[in-house]
Amino acid sequence: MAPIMIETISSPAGFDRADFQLASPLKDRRIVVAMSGGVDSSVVAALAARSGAEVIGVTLQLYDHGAKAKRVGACCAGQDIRDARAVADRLGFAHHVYDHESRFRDTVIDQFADEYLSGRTPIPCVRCNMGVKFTDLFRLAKELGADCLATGHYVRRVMGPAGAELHRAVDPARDQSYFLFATTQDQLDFLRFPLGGLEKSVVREIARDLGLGVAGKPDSQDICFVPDGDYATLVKKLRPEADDQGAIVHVDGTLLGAHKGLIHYTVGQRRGIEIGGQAEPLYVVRLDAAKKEVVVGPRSALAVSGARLGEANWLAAVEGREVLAKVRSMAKPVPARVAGDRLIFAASEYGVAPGQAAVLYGAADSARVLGGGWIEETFSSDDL
RNA sequence: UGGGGCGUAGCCAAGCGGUAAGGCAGCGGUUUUUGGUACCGCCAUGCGCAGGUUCGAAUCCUGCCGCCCCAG
Repeated sequence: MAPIMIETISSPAGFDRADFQLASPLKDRRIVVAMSGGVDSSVVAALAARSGAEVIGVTLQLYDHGAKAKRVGACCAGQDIRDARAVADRLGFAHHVYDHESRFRDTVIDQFADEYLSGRTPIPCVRCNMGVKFTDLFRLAKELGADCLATGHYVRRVMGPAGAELHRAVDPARDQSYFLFATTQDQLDFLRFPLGGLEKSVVREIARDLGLGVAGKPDSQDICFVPDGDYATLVKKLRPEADDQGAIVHVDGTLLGAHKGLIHYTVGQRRGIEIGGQAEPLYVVRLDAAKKEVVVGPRSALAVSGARLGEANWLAAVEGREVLAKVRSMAKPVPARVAGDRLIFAASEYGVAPGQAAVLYGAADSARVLGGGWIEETFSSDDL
């Protein structure tokens, strides 16, 4: 199929709102686009091509499920790579594929398994963004002489008085800032997120208008490297000991039953404990990896007043400041303040799981991402 | 084998003559680029078993079985 002339296509509203924030003239600029093979990054590539800049599409092959890769909603393997290539061919720009399977396995999958082994609840997507995408791909883009690296993340890069700031996407249902808290200032300076100002529906509309084959592709969801959503089986394969059975103990000390392996539980979880006859639901309050115990209790036992953060990344000064903190991807940000490596919630927070991220937003400007850290441990008001 | 109590879904449990509440667990769905949460829906033609009384019984009566408690 011959490359199409994007300029001749009537523009959906989104075209004009996308901006690569590059110095003119754009024809002298080179944009590397991270292409997963999905709708979003394909549209980013189309927007980049339309900007007049030179575009190079890059796809990293992260894993290979072989025949099983037919699963919809995945990315970065098999059919997805072919989809990305097709978009590049249709729009007429170069496209490179790099094999990063071993890097992905080391920095994302193995780490994912180790976290479960230690009783934590990992977020592989953040590790992937931090390592494979914003370190490896970042370096590749620079080696290719790019002026910026553009991705399909739904988040905004806003120029503030002190430089580039990270902000939430305008489409609240699509915002991915939680997964990007670890983006460093250095990375942010070079990155571009042209979809952050668009609604998802507009992005699909653009893809349709351009006749991109991926226009109707389902959104990705679940963990990309877990083909059927059964992450426990994968962890079991990598770390057999993570599947060891153990005791389910009530916070009051009562032995309630046996569990089927720590990997099946996470703090705040209600379903799957399989203990009935209670007056009120039981939740997982704590995982004790050393004893291989799952500690459960009523919802009130989940209340925590703060968390210690590790590997923090700050894009703004936060010490002592009032902030809004999000401790789960789908949670509503709640008032909190930072004291050293501690995050103190204004009101008790429930279901805060070590291994998850605490992402901080401005109290005044709640769209701005201040940074965040990994939740290492939580504490109740008694510990303060 | 004297007395008393109890047997309702996997668990807890209401009902005490008018045609099986509720909770927990489980299952399904919705939401979701992590795991969870939350929300919605489903879940006993049958109340230990067998008879009887009644228009009608989980509810009353009789017998049997099984638990528990106190007396042994």
